[in-house]
Amino acid sequence: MSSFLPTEQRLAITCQRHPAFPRDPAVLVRLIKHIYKRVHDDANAMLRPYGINHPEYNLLMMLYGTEGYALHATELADAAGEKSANITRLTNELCDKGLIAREASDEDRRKVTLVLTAEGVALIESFLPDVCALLERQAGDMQPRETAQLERLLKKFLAQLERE
Amino acid sequence: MSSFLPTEQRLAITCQRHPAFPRDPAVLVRLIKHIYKRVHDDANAMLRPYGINHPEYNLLMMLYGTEGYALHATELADAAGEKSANITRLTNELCDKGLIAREASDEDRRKVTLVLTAEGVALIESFLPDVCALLERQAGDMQPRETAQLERLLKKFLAQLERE
DNA sequence: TATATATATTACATATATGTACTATCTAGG
DNA sequence: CCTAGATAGTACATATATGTAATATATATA
Repeated sequence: MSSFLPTEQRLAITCQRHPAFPRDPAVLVRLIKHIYKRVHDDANAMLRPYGINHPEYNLLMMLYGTEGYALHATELADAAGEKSANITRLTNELCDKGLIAREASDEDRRKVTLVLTAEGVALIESFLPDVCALLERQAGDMQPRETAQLERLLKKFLAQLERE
Repeated sequence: MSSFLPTEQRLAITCQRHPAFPRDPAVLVRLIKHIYKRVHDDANAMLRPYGINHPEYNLLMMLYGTEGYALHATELADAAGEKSANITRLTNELCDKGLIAREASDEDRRKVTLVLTAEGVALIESFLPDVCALLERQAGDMQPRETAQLERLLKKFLAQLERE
């Protein structure tokens, strides 16, 4: 049985008490929250043996997914969905671990270029099999059609949120 | 244009570099993360004038959605999707603000009952119109059929995650 | 050139979240 | 009863995230 049932029941009572309460959007927001927490926790547990956490993993993978393994700090913040103040702290840690390096930018001397080191690439390639296994386990027996539909609907929902 | 495009492009490059990388589950997980951050930030901004933040709001609403406005700490943690260590801190703050009260439980003296005060209920009913407006804005022009389908697919996804 | 405005990054204070260990209480089996 | 093991809640240390302000550089315009 899903952990979500109690939450859903409480939203139903809320609707009784306050009939204007829009049940469906509220359920979606709650589901997103539950799913996010679970995904986040699972990823952290899987990554711990490799000495990094979920946000650090996200940064590494955004660099790994870029030609040249390099991004400016602001680009990295946008790509990973982190606030820029967070990027400084996280990239400091990754530098200390020797996984990325900071380089001054020639084109615009305000900018800092963050680039994966050889050790960074090697670490990523060492944990990728575990990451793939986790992602496949998380998708479980969702059918490709369902996955595609879920992706489409989530994109539409995100577009709504950003429309404001 | 969506903020998600750069992320999606980087996942595509990752798939080129590591063909076993399961693109679709990865996209879903990223979308969830982006949506969650946005929802969380919007809710915090809306709630600030009322002197509470998103997690505190969640706790208050779980109590509001329960007969008798009361739950034990563990029930509240499950309903709100918070770790139990967090519940102590958050409920301390809500007690300090006079919005909830702690009561010893007769049935099991290990348990603590958390119950909304009259001020707590009054605060909830004062911000509910703003909450409803925000939720409706977030759902935007999603059709009821799409919303229902998204709910169904998210529930299936959550069930997968919890199946392990 | 000089000045105003915008952008990129960071430092630091503060806010928020989690893990671990501890206390008190309960339950079950001898 | 009594003890062993389970459960509820919390305190405290630590980890993680954010807001604000400060610094340096770039760009536009008079």
